[in-house]
Amino acid sequence: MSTARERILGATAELLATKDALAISTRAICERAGVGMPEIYRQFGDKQGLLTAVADLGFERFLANKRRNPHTDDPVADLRAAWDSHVAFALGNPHLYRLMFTPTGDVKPRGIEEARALVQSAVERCRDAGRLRTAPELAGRSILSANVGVCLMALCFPDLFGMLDISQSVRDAVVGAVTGDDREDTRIGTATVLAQALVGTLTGTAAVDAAALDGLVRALRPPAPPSGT
Amino acid sequence: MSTARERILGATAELLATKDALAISTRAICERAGVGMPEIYRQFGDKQGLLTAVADLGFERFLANKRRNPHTDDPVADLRAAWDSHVAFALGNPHLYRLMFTPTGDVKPRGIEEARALVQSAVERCRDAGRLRTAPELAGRSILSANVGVCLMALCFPDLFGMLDISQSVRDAVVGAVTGDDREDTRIGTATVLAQALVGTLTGTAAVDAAALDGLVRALRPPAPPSGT
DNA sequence: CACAGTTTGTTATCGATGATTACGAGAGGG
DNA sequence: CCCTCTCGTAATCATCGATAACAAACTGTG
Repeated sequence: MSTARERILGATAELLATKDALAISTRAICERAGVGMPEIYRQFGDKQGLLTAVADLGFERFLANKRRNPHTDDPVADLRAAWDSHVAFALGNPHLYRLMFTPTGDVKPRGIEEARALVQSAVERCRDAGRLRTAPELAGRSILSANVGVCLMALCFPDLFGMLDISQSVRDAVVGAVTGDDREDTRIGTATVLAQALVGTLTGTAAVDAAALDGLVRALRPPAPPSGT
Repeated sequence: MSTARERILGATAELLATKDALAISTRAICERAGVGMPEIYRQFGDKQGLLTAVADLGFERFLANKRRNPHTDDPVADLRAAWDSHVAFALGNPHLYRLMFTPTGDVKPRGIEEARALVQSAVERCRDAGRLRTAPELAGRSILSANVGVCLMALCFPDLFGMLDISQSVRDAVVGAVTGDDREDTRIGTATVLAQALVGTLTGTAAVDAAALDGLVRALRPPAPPSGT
């Protein structure tokens, strides 16, 4: 038989699969776990403490899942894959996810910091591959914020924000902007504008945007792609 | 003297300025509003009903605030300004914002749909100006999802995700990707890569990415910038 | 004015819930 | 054997959401 603490955590997690966190009564937890009420307060001090413990347990699963994410030779693609696995976890564990990422009270689960660090490390692998244009701290926080936003909107308003193309759209936007690795649409669009300016310059058939040209020259002055700040 | 319903709503809103929505007791509301307990249930049927009414009232303020947003001749800049005003509202009314955008229970405030429609209309003004690359429905939902995500992360984890540059980063990423209106960083970054390839071609000092060149030629085939789908 | 109907306010109460106390059984180590 | 630590039981308290019963005030009509 497992220890009382594990049974309480397990019972709470099982009830979380159906009800919301705040809709679960401590009595239901105790009955399912086969323990008495004081056991909760001996182990966790508080219902809030129990919930944060459950949230941290959820973060363990969440992070273990993310650590299994592939590390291919394309770190930007890995970033997108991590985004998708994040969304899958949220949709698969709605109440647990809300408990983890929108906690009530003032005691926050410490797993969120690890999640942030994990995303940041994935971003740093992009930087090491020369495919990052932003500071890794900012890039990681931006990606995680947008990722959580897409998930929470999908969970709270499934009929209005539940479609998966929203996730893909935001994912490609944020990951693309942070890494400079625009997907085909963006790259071709920008390239078209620039190439038209160049063609116009060479043939003399179109005016050149002087400001754009200035920016281009300025960017070209140090010939190596920007690797520092 | 105002009506009982208004006093209840006002008292709840005042208490929301300090406590969380679920931490407010109906008795405290009644005492502050100067009404008896049954009045809440006569007016709103339920505590949940009262909370959704308060959320809808918050949406009215929120939407009125957004409708006062400027309509300049640059709809993309208007989109960014609307994003910032959204963030300001969230930071100024944290508990109300969480009640509005992460409601508990199954009865959702209907203001969220109006908020989505308002963002979509702002996006459609971008499309009418020829500055949209995505379907307006998807663009509006993407922007709102990311916007809410940034706000909720800033509210739930202020020390980890409270900095304003996250909001700007995600804002420029999503708005830029949706409209194709990249800010200087993105544009210069992409232009640098392309110009380096062109310089390399002209001087013969660097290899040319054949695939990128193919895409460029394909994009240039119809000389006018894509204005339709 | 008298009367009926509606709304509003008061009091009391019920069931559920979070939290706590007191107490005891059992295990393991000195 | 005794001590301590963990776990389980039962009883209890305060609070909260919700409701019932009833009184007071207001409103419109004849």
